Amino acid sequence: MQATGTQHIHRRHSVHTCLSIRGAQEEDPPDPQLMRLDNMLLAEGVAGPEKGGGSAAAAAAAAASGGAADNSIEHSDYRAKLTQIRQIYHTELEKYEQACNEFTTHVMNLLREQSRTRPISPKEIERMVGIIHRKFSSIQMQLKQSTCEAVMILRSRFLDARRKRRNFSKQATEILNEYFYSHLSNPYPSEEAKEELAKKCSITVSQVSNWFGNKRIRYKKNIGKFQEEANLYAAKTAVNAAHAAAAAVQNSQANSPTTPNSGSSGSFSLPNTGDMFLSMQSLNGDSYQGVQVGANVQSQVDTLHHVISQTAGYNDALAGNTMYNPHGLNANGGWQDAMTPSSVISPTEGPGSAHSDTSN
DNA sequence: GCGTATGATTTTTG
DNA sequence: CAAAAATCATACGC
Repeated sequence: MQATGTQHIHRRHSVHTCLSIRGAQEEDPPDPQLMRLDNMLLAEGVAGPEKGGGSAAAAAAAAASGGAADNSIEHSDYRAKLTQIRQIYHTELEKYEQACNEFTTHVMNLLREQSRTRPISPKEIERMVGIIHRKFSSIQMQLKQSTCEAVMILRSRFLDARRKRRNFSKQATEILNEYFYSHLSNPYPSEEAKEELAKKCSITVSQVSNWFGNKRIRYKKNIGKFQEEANLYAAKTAVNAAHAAAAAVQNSQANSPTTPNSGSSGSFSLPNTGDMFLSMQSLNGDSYQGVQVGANVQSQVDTLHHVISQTAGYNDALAGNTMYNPHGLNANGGWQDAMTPSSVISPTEGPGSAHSDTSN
């Protein structure tokens, strides 16, 4: 829009090369701060060249990407605010520069007037100009700083995904859950698998990673909450296998005190029996040292009316409630079994209020 | 409004 | 460095 004059005072460097450090010297010479501010403003598009029609550009940007619509909308909102900030910044900056120039000429005129009656050394004039410019540039610095602050706040308010987060689409969670429960024995998708999932779900790979991280930890935390979900997705992928496994469990329910075979390690969720065998082999063999949940059969019998139920191989002693099982079945973590053996959470939880960190 | 679910970030850990 | 654990901040259903 407004082609700025660009006749600013660039020369001030040569004006005061050797001035004594009196009070506040943190103005020009050592400005890592100023540099950073300038860089940031530039990077953020606040200080750089004017971009097209401001809000119109934002709208165009919103229309450009087809997939993530809401994201773009939020982004456009952000950009609108940024434009606002930039306009204020430019206006103020111009105002300051103008005032600076005016003031300088004013002082110059005064000095010239005085020079008729009194001899005024050019050094003195220079000094005055230097003072004025320093003053104004410190004001500019303040302006830049507050602008930076505003941008930061805006950024954290709009771009920080933790704030305006959206749940994934139902479809995406379906896909993720399907994968999770059909790989319960080892729910760690490879990079390729993650990419595949990300593609299918229209999310990023790191979002997939986040999802699996959250899912694993939360699943392990209390499996009870996820049982029906697990059953649901298990049934979705393989009903037949589930039946077979259920039959096996029922067979073993009568006796077999310590035979953790049955449906261990998500057998119910595998698409076919061949995979099931593979999985079991690897389970017994190497990947999964010592996760046999011996006494688990009991609980299976309890909740068998829901087909196989969990038996995923992890601890089934729900941490919160039944911490000490009469059978002494120690809850050891599933996927990485080396967890602390005495993982029974300490019962001091409610009114204990042991934490009192009122620091800052 | 409140409690829970959930995605993301930060800190801890191996 | 990746995963776990802890934590944060919002979304969502009631």
